[in-house]
Amino acid sequence: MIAALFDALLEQHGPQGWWPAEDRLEIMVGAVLVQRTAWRNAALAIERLREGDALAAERLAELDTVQLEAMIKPAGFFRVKAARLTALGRFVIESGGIDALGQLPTGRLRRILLSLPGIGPETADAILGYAFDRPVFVVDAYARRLFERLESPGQLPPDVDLKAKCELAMRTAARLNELHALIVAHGQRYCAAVPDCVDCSLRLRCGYSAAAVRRSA
DNA sequence: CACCAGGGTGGTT
DNA sequence: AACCACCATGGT
Repeated sequence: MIAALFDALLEQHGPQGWWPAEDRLEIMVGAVLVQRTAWRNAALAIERLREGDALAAERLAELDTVQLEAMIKPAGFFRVKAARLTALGRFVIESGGIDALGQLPTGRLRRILLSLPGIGPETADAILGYAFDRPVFVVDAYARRLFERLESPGQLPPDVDLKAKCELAMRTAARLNELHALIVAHGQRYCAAVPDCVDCSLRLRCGYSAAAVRRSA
């Protein structure tokens, strides 16, 4: 079921090439900046940080709050996000760098990330998957909406169950990362344009339908 | 003009 | 536990 959905989405949209970034810290920074924000705007903020030579843990930690806020302004929520980036920089330094964090087991690293200000389940899983190559599925609004439409409408499993189900079915970090990217790409192109879309299929020419996915599963 | 975008937090019921 | 307002810019 999940694997068939993945194949259909990949066939329809092609590889998405997530996460676009130079290094792992940039992925973590991007994961914070993109919260409830169009990627275009988050990317503008990242470009400014790059021009300001601020894409380093030490720089994020020491930069003046007002300057940091000014740099990331295009990403919106710039005051809260600036505080989150400062905390993130300090955290990476205190942890002994990103390589040291990469030595931690996934479950423990996840709990640590969740303890940071402004990093919730979705941001933590995005960092685990894209920055640390862990086999994790990112449950977001697009995923919930898609699976609610594919399954019987009205009974969407809790996030933890949906997450575990996808991770069991896809297995590798590469496939889980691609699945999430494909779901977002799909949602942005089709579902967002048609809020009352029932099965993401016939009317929208998405390339698959609930019935088609069940058939091939 | 309203609405939304690759969420999270703190307060209220 | 389920809601709610809030954070704020840039594109349709």
